[in-house]
Amino acid sequence: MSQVDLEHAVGYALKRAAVALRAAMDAELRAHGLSVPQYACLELLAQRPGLSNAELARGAFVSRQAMHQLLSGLRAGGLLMSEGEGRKERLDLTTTGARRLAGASRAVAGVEERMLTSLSAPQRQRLQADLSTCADSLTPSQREVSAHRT
Amino acid sequence: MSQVDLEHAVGYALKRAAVALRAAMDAELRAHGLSVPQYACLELLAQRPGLSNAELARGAFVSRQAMHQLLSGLRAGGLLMSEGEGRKERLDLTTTGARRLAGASRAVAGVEERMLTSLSAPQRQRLQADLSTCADSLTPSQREVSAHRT
DNA sequence: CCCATGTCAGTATTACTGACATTG
DNA sequence: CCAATGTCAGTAGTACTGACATGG
Repeated sequence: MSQVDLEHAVGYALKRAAVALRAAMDAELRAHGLSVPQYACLELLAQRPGLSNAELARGAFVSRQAMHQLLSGLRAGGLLMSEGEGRKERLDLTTTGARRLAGASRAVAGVEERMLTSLSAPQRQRLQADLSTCADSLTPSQREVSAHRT
Repeated sequence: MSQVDLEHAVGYALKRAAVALRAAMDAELRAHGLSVPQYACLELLAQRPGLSNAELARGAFVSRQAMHQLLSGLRAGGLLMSEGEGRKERLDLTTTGARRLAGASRAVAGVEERMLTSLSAPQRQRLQADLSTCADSLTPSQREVSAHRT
């Protein structure tokens, strides 16, 4: 009857993998005192310095309001500091923030490695490419955070 | 500095795809009066009749408590009916439930198709396999809902 | 003028943890 | 006896919607 066979549905496999990854990251990051969204935010900021609140929000897949209060938490925790107000606010990791991120980042890399153990380098690259393709196919108006040179 | 390059991180691509899929399904299912978790529950039940609350919970990646109240909602909505009490409760879709699921399932199939447009059949199968492998690698104690014949 | 943004509330939904009784 | 389950609360954290002011 059903149009979807869970056993072979890519969507279901995607969900399974995403949930497993999330759980694994959650466990690892807890040891570093970070939640997954917090980590995502810091990582984004470290790799693309100068991102605004709204851009971070898009990059972390949350609303800008959510990112707003997420940032508040990070600021309160001394991991992040901001210069300037409102629109021209400049966000930067503090020294402690950078250090925390470094550890967290290693942990996350470990998780990803664990996730991909059974896959060869070419397979991994292929998987990454296919996933990106899938995401793009579902988002006509592709918002590319990276397409923001400088 | 960072151990992870977002541009090439499989984890990030996975997240992107999962979020996009979720959003697309959400939009489609809304038209059918179902939330994604509700759809998942119905689909699971239709494909694997006789699943218990706890099994459905695992299959839909939520706690059994969450599934519990999800089921309440579906029952209240007349999509689901149960025979027996407590442990030996038997869950079954009502006629309306089955009809709703049929439509929803078609819609979801459409979304999955859209997601995979750029991929050939072998590529899709490969993607499904790789994702499953990833999920398994992260879950040592693999809980297979399907590995529960009757 | 308009669109995107920063920001403040308030609301809500959802799931989770804890606690028990039960059952196989 | 033990592990898994159904079930009842209560809690919590997170994100969303709405509303504005601002800025480019």
